[in-house]
Amino acid sequence: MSHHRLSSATEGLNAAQREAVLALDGPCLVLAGAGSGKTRVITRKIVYLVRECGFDPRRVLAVTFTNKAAREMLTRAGRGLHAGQAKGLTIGTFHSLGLRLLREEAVHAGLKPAFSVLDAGDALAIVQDLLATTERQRLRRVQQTISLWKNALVSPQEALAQAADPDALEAARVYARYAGTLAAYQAVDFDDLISVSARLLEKNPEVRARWQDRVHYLLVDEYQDTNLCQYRMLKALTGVREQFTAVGDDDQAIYAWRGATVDNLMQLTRDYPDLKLIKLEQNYRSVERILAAANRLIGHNAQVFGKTLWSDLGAGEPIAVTPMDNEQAEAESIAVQLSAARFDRRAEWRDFAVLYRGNHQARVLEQALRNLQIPYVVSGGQSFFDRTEVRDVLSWLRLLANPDDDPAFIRAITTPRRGIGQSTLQALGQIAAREGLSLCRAVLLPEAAAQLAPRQYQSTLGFVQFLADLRRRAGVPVADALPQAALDWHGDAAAVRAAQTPAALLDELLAEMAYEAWLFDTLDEGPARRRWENVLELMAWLKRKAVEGRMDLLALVQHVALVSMLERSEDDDPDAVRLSTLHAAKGLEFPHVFLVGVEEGMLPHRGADDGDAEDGDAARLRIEEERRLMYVGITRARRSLSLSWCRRRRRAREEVVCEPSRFIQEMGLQAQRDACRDEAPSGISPRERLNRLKSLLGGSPV
DNA sequence: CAGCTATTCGTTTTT
DNA sequence: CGAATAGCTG
Repeated sequence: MSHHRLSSATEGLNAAQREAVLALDGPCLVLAGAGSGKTRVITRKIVYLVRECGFDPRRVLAVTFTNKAAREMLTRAGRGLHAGQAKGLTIGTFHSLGLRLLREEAVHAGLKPAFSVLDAGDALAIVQDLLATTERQRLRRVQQTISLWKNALVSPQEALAQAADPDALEAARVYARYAGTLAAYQAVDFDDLISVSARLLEKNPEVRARWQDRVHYLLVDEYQDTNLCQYRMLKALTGVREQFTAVGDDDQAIYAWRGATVDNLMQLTRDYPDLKLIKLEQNYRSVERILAAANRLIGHNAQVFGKTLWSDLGAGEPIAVTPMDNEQAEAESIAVQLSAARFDRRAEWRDFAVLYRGNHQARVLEQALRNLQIPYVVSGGQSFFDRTEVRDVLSWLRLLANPDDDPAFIRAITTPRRGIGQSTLQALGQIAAREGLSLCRAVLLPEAAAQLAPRQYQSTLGFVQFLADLRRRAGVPVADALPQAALDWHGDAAAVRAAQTPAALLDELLAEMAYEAWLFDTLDEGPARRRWENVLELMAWLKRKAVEGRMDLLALVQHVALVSMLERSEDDDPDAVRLSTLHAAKGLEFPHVFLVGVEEGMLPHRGADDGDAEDGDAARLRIEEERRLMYVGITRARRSLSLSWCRRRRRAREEVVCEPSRFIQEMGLQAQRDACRDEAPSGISPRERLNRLKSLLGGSPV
């Protein structure tokens, strides 16, 4: 399989795949079962459009849900194109597309171009503030409600109008004030990236025309996971041209909780009567036993578009279903099985994945794998850019780009501590509120000098001036910068040297932060070092980006706001076992998969089947989503699949007795309650067992 | 104001 | 059991 160049974009495709690639005259929906080659169809279609149909690569847009998917798509499409063509392609996530649109059209959305993007933590803090509570349940509910409203394109006014119960009314009120707060900060949150873009495209013909001209062909991946405003955005982008291909699988819809609706699949058939519907049913991934189990499982869901997956990869070995005593034993057993299987199957670590429902389940597994010195990578945890230390540094950068970003201001001025605390910020907040200004601007008012304690005032002013100075030297346009008064402090000696290199400015910023010293001061040696490493990694990444993109500091900072949450730090694919949530595993495949915690209450997650006293319909839908999640999990496996469940598990404080998941039965498998096949002889620890195994094979003990 | 200790809580799933 | 938070003390 070397770099043999495709003679045609449809080379080696099956009939359905080829049909999907060639379908060009009008909208096209590809229902692609798990492992049926949907990425292949999309990438080949991109190649086909550019190479054989003469599309300008810059006018071909492909949208995915994750950056990983976007990267892979770009790589694979790139293989069939010249470097120059591939470079022109626009392939990205919904969120990055929305951000890009908003940056360019900011003024039409009532935003300044340097608006900030709030991270989830900042957004939560605002809601917390507005609600004046720390009750997590209520906070989460309200935030979730607001998010769903945004994703359904419901405005605060509409939400207020249709609020039926007191809870909804409260949420709607918070929603309205929340929106106001964001506007004052010149900031948007995650959901806004898409919802504001969608509204803008629908409302503003000029903007719409501009972007429709940039999208002559649109491809959408994981279409079953789109929500209303994503759909509307796509619809606005394709316009009357109606040239698009949507690829999806209703059986893999697992984001209903985020506002996604499989109904979008049906909606497509209603909105586009000419829609060409193509089913991909041959699976190229899994052996027949695994596929049979998957088919049987998903057969318990109400089917929208019936599909029957088949493969010709042979029967394969039986699916193992193993009861365990508790999650500890489960993790240890899996670690041992991994070591054994690596020898037995002459496989690499990267051939294995351990999948689970919730992030917290990774902990025990990590420990067990570390004990046996098995290399692993965890995916689906919190991203690099969500780490405290990274957010700390980024808050300074955000503030550099947007002085009105109050959350960034608060974080930056209090981290590291510089003598500013609650009371100072409160006083400053009052001035800011009275004058209708951001905190940063309020500092420069005479009232601030009068009302703040001298010490605090000096410290605050110094901070603001440092940033103003840096901003000026970074070449930020005056219109966006602070009033001239802020600049007089440093005189103009440094001003002459226009736009210093971003790298130098970044170093200066980090030095001024004195972050390293603060880390080692505040924390123990170990954690401090880890965090500092991350900061250095971030800086290296920033500098690399600056050079690659030939950006000045402001451009860089704005770019960071874009990528920060969307682009993940690059793992260079080490040979390691993959630990992943089921959600994060979608789109991936592994020769050998372990699926752990297959219990009632875990895999159909508890709360999925009853909730409160609501009618059974909502509950049924939630169970169906859990079933699809299970389906996604087992269809990741190519050759072997091993399920395990715990008889008891410690939940919160106490240990609870667990039942095997109903899904095991539904797949036509047996969930033996008693110890079964291949258990370790009693009295022998997993480690001891591994050592015996290794000595048998001539390895060294651990 | 800042850091420490004691006390709560308790998590789906992600951009 | 572990982490995040509130309250207390220097």
